Amino acid sequence: MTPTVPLRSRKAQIDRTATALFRARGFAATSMRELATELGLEAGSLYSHIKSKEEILHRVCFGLAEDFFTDFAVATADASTPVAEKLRQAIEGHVRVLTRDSAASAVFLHEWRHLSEPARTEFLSLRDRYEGSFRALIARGIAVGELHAPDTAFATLTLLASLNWLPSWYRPDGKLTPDEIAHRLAEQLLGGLLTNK
Amino acid sequence: MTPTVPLRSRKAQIDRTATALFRARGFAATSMRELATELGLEAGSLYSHIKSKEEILHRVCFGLAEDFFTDFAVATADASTPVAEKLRQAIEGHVRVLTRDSAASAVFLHEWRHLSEPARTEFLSLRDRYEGSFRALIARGIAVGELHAPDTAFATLTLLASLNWLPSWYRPDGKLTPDEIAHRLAEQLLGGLLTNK
DNA sequence: TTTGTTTGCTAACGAGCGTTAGCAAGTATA
DNA sequence: TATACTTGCTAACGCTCGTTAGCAAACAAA
Repeated sequence: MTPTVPLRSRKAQIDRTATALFRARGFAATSMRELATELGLEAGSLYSHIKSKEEILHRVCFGLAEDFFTDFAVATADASTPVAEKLRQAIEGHVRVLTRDSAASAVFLHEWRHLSEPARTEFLSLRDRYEGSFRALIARGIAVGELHAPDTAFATLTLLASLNWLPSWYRPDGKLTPDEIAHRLAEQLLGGLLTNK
Repeated sequence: MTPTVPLRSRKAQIDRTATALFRARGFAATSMRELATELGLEAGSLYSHIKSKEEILHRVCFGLAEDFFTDFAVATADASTPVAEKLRQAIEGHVRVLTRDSAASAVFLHEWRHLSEPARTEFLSLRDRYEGSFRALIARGIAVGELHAPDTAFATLTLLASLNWLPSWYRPDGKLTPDEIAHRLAEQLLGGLLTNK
């Protein structure tokens, strides 16, 4: 009755379950025995599939970072698109990544601090680069007159802050679909930035 | 040379130092031995002043909750003040609490999950009540035509999200004073909400 | 001078931690 | 049939955790 071929590799199952636990309790407060129990295993058995607890965290954090970069690149690829429209698509892309796996997103946003060096520094520089891409987009939008904001840095910070708050309240079984959320957030946040509104 | 009367009670010193460590490493990843070392003590000595590790977290979280409520009440007390102006003052009050002790604020925002029941539930209901106050203010502003937003709930969430991101980047020795930050944030965030702008 | 409070120490408790070694069964490939 | 990979177990390692008991010095209030 139980399928002999698992739907996902054991390693992927461990990652998923660990991500959910890391989100719910935090990385440090999640024990390998807890994780094993959740999977119906003994603690030691986990190490047939992974090298360490931190390895899981590393994979989640850097995997999601890659997702964010990919979606941003797609959203801003076309040179003929107006900046404001690029920003809208970047916002929607960001929201899409956040909603696709909100547990992993929450871990990405909050648990990276438990990475040890040099991964921690490497992660932070990726995050800075990503934020920089948004800031550059907004700055260019202001330069060409499509957007306006009293302070570019503040505008960028508040924009990303609003987006990144999403995993704290998003529920996959909620009333709004990810696309609707992405659209409303873009509406709300671009609304304060557009020159002609 | 060393003062016989400490500037703060030992208990308050423990709270302050613990708050800084909780912010930097997270509650679960901070050990009592680490905290004791930071204070030049042995681990066991801490227990002459406090009952438990969680007691410190409890004091920080609920102490700050009180601060938020107090400042909000002051900002919205005068019945003759226009709603938009009340909201501006509530925003500035919120920022004032966040900047007054950004370490405690970060703990308040992120470490409350490590409170055990029933404190955890109690804390969450306080937080919900506070968010509800902001939502009610915005809703009233929309009702009387001073504000506009496509979605009240979204407007509230993005507003508070932007504000609560502050402890992540605020540095007391930065270029901007807390008042300047409060003013700019209010400007930026009200800008998207005001009807006539 | 007595009493109580504040402060801090040493030593240890039971428990849980992440991780490893060694073994074994099942499955897939050759 | 032989080989190798996947999967999982038991048992234990050294270590750290939060916390407690018991003692003692310093100091303030009576």
